[in-house]
Amino acid sequence: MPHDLPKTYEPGAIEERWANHWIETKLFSVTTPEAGAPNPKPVFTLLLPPPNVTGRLHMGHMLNQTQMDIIVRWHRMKGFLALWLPGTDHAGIATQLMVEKRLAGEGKKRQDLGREAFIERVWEWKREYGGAILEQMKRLGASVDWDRLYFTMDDNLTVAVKEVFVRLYEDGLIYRGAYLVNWCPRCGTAISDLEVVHEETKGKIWEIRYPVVGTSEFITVATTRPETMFGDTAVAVNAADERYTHLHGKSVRVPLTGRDVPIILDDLANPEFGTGAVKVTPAHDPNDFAAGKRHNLPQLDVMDETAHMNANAGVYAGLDRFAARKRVLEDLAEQGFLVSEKDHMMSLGRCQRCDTVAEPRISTQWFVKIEPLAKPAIAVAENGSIKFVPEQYKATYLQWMYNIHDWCISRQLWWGHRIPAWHCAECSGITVDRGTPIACAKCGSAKIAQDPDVLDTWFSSALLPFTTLGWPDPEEMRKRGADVFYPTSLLVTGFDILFFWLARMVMLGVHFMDGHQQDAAVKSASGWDANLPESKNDSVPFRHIYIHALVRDANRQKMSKTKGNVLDPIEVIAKYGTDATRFTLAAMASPGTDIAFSEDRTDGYRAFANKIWNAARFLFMYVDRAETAGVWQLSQLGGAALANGLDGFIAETLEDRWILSRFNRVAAEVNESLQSYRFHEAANRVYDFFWGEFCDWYIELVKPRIGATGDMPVETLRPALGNLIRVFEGALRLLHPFMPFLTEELWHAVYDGKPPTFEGKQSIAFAAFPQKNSLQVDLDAETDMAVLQDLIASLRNLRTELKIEPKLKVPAKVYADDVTRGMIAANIGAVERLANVGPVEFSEVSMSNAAGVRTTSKFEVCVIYEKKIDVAAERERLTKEFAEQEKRLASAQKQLANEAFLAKAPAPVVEKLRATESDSTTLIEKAKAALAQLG
RNA sequence: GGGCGAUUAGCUCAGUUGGUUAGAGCGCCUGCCUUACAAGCAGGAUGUCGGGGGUUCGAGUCCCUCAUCGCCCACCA
Repeated sequence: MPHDLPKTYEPGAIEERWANHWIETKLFSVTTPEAGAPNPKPVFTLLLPPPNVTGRLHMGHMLNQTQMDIIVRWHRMKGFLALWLPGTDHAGIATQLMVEKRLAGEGKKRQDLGREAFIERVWEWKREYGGAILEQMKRLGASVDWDRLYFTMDDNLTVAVKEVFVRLYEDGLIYRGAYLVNWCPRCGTAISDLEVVHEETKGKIWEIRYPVVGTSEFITVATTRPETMFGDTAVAVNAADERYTHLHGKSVRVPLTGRDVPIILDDLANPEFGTGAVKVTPAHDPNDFAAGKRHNLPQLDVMDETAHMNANAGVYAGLDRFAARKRVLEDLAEQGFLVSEKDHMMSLGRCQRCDTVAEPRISTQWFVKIEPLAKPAIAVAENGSIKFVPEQYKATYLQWMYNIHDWCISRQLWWGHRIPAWHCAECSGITVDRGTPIACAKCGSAKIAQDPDVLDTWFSSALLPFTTLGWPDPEEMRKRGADVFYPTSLLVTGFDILFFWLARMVMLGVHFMDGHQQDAAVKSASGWDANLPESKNDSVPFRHIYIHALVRDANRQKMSKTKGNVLDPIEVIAKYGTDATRFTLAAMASPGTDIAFSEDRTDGYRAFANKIWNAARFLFMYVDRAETAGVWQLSQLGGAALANGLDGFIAETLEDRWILSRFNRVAAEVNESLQSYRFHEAANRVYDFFWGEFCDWYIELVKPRIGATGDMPVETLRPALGNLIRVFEGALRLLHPFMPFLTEELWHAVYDGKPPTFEGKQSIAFAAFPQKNSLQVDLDAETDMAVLQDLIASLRNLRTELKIEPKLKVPAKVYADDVTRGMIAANIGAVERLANVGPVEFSEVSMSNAAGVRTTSKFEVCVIYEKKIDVAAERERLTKEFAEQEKRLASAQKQLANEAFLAKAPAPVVEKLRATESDSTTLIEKAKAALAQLG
């Protein structure tokens, strides 16, 4: 069947067609294998970090998913049972915020709707945006198992969350109490330490004097938050501070309040700072809270949950905290208490989600006691049971884990997993229950009501590696293959959620999967050798962690909505195609450094896609001709069943041996690079191979043999066309993880729509990923080919330099030793054609009739042209060459004369240097001789 | 205050365990619409690898130091 491809590659329709086809045919759905089966397939498990259902995917998601998809597809092609679990996250606070904003547009608050109706609105939102996100993922080509799609509020995940909560509570690892927590007055909820973003901010610091009771003295304190003075319950000075010794035991009167509070001695007061005296406000500052505990001070809360002053602030009640600050300062100044106002740099904590200044606030919350969970999570990192790539993140992780604090997990939100605890109206007892209790566990009263709070979103996300595999239900775990798929093989994520998510997954995974053993046969088949440190412990949620950097804009700026530099991946895809966009991200993703995403690069990779397309067009043109002539059939190709090297490739000529060798070596390099998550390296290798070697050289060299140069009839094709197709097909397989759509399309075309079937599936996604076959590596061919390329390049360079008309074929002379000459002679047709020279005479090169000369250590070559050699220019070139070689020679000789070098340097290095020495010597002699000839 | 990272061509960046002539893409210059591809082909120019010191036979690569920039963590009024 004739192939009829358009001249330029148009990705849009093709990508959409394959994306739909993959989903409709459930291509990437994974059937759970039987645990305990003999000779199982190796398994690769990957959990998709669930995108929030708050909006659209951004470039970071695309990077994340591209890298995961490359790794998953690569494993799948290597014969792994590759399970990629997709899902979305309910993202409690973020989603609630979005829906509240939408409600605000209707002039409503969530309280106007009530809890139930509000939650229904959020579900509507989720259906709308969650779906959009999944559509976007499909366009990226993510080869996930859509049959296993999860949402973090699914019933079974809710059951698991309750189970975890109850168990932790019963083990004393969850407690409830009144503590000073971070509070967002806009969101109306407690937030964890991590959800407060600290920022250096220009602020002010004020000095205020407090009268000492019973004296005429004052103590001056400094504060950045004068409005909290209504909550002052002491003033602290340092015991060692002699300025205040005479005031020990006395009290001060808090201005504007008339309240007297004690002067206490505490290290909170640093004699070096300011006046050495500090006001103590236990209900509004973490340090003061601790000091208050030490001294049994009352906690006087002066604000409500919206950060407006409450009755404790007297006449200021009802004012917003910042308005109150202004008034307080005015009044202090008026009454003579304000001593000074100065600029002050300080770090201000804001709510991660809504940017409101967070308020430390005393409230009753639920906490996870973290230390007992952290210990084993530290151990698995230290002993290598989880491996970090890049490795430096291990230190970051550990440093955080060593200093970890208890985790506030309750949120005063409506959207999220409800806390499974009930409060008794009669005895105030707490009943924590997996189900829905009808009576208080303490007193039996029926007057119980469920805790109104929901759990931090990260609490449920932290469980995903095992809850998505059916935990805690044994039957579900069997069905979903927890025994074979846990631990997951890899986690791919950005460092920004290292602590939010990754650290907590490790803690809870290790805790709840303690004692879990992966199916031994699967584990070993998957390459988790008992000797590998990362296969020590099967309770870990993942064995490898690959941390990628941020995607920034082309100017290295963080993409943000406010800056307006956010790139929508879908728009980029519409412009350049998914494959080109994916390739850009892969090629720029070197571990550890941020990616400055530049559309120029994407444009370049779009050109690459077009190059591949046109190579296919070229091949198919001759395939069609051959088929029409009846001299060759695509069906002769057979299936690409062989993973090692190129099956059926018949190496007849130097270029055959060369490309076959290069293919195998490139395959090895790509595999190695992917093995260590060096995506950019792998992508560049494939790119260079396809364009720089296959297209630029192999196709050009092979043209005469398929009748593309007019000097050979199509009937004499012989194996050349088959070889061409085989390399191309192999290259498609190498490229597939990076450019899934284009390669799928062309792969089917290579097989004329009747591709081989693997495991019942007709897709390149299940064809074998090329592996090196050492028997097909031919270093002699690579060396010879390099000489030939060098010779052709020299001639081309001469032609350009001499400004020889492009179409004019000029005579040339080549001089080389017998072996090299033989090799060149055997391939002289290629030289003549690709450099447009001829006839070529093999004889000594002389300056007398040459128009230009090039010399390497392997050959000398010149062209004969009407213009005689430009003596002055040639002398200059030779002199420069001479000097350069002298320099090289001198350096080589110096090294070689150094006995320490000879004794210590490895043999290949010394040999290489000896070769340099001899090359340079030859070149110097030749340059000398040439200069002599020039006179 | 602790910790981490960066500094390589005009721009954006590669350069795994030290190996002697430091690469790519884009941009730039020259010439080609050569029947796969002008989203292409051929040729070309461009770097005291941030400064200084050290280790080594050998340093872009390892160590120290300085400078500049960035990030993370941390309760200093």
